[in-house]
Amino acid sequence: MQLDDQAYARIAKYFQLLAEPMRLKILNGLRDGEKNVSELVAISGGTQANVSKHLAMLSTAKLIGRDARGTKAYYSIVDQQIFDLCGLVCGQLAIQMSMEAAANESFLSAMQSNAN
Amino acid sequence: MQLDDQAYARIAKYFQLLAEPMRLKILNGLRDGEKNVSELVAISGGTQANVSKHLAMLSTAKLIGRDARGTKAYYSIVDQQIFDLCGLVCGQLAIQMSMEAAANESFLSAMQSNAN
DNA sequence: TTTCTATATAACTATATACTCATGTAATAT
DNA sequence: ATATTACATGAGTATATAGTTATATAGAAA
Repeated sequence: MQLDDQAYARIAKYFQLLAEPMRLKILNGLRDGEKNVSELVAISGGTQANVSKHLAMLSTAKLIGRDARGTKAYYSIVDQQIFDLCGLVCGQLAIQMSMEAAANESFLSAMQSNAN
Repeated sequence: MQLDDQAYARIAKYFQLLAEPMRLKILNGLRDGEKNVSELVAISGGTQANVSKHLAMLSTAKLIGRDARGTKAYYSIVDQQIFDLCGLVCGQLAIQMSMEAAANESFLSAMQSNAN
């Protein structure tokens, strides 16, 4: 596969969006359906300002959709395939960890029991 | 899937490794087998110092393996599944772009003709 | 209108990191 | 031994970005 610099930049930017624990937490919070900002603040444990910023980033990049209803803003996953990405990474990390230390077996088994 | 903060951090760090155009270029350069640093410098168009640093990062994270032979160091992909990740993202971006502008069709068709 | 609730955003700080330049190190060749 | 080739790495700079604090905006309720 031959890609030009712009394509690499774009792919990198996409991965960058997934390279933040808080954003992953937010995306995971949206796994079972749309939620408003307050709910996501509660789930993530972040501040309202920070969660709003991350939501704006994800929304601008079209990873999530925004639907303002009344005084609330509901966000939702646009494409469920995004969880396939996370799943692949989790699988990779689980393999790494299983090769590293037996002490981390709890994580591995948690991964496996939660496989899609 | 319930994940603790450490798990989110680890997943985020993994994505972070893929969130750099030069590293993606290097990984893509390793797609068809191991290459030494000089070859990767030529392929990527980066400086030797910079490429070496990125290789060190990827190697430390066990995304690539290192094999020193004589005065050269050969790097190779550890798990080909990493290209599945990139493939998913490419697919996502292709969808986005196809919905955006017809002017970008060249990228889309390049993606499709290069599908695994 | 005034107030309250929900969300967005600007200004700022702190930190991370990509890159360059210069240098170190190690294997090989002369 | 000296030189050369291949690679790694430290120092320094510039930039990006995550987070906080404070404030703005907008709908709903009193």
